[in-house]
Amino acid sequence: MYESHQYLRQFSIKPSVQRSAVMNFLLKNRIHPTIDEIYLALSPSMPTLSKTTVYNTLDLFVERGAVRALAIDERNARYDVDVSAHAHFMCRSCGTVHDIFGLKTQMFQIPETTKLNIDAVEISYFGKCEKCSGN
Amino acid sequence: MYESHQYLRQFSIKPSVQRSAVMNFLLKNRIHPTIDEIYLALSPSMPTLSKTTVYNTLDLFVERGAVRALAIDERNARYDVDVSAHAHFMCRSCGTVHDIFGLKTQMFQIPETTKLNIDAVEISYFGKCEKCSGN
DNA sequence: CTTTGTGCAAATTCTTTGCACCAAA
DNA sequence: TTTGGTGCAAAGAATTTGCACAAAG
Repeated sequence: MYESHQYLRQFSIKPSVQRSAVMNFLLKNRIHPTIDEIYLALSPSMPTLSKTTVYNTLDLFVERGAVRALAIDERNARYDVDVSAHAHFMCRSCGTVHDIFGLKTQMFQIPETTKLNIDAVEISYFGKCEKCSGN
Repeated sequence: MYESHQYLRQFSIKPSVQRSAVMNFLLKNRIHPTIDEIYLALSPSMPTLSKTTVYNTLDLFVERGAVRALAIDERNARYDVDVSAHAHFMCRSCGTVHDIFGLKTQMFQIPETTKLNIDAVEISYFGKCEKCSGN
């Protein structure tokens, strides 16, 4: 938990009990969780935690560049503490999101366009994960 | 309008007045519209059209492979009649979605993973479009 | 004190569902 | 007729907003 506290400072985020708990969860559970998953995971040990705080916290983390909001899941926003260049895969059946590392770095380069001011790239794959491939 | 009618048959979609109108709109307006944009564009000339029908119609189009649902916009589903391999850009300021053609075909290849059964790739860029770059 | 963060409840927005009516074969 | 399509109204899910209270400096 202390690590999360320190980790937040790197991004000029004032650590509160709630913020540290959320960051700690993200660092320890690299599952690209939704707001609800974070809330459900933390609320047993923090009964007064509100979902609004989870929303506020993640908005702040994204704004400060501490986490990345993923556009892969139409239903809910998902968040990734790993802000390095990598891709994602979402299973159409169970909805889990996996990391895809090891793609060529060129794939994350920004294409030359005169008209657009691109600041981020997202590469997403869809299909069935190993567990769900039988279905 | 007659073209849209014929176009739908290619995908084994029975053309109705509503379906042809939606497909016609998609073919003539390559703006990756949301359900609401389609509904608002068509309802003046089809006053009895319901948004449910627009939802049903696009679900069917996606199911039959006639259009692609984009995950680029967290807020609303957006649809693209161009199902060929190309990327998209979304402006963070005005929300418009642009096509990005001309990327290397390798970028749309499916990475080799033993565990995942990938059937689709989506490459998305984010930033500010030309109009909004001043803001 | 004063500022910033938290949390409840209500409001909004997007999408889905249930069901009755309409249309085409 | 019978099947499939449409459209209304209500329900549901995710997110945002307004505001009062709590916490930290």
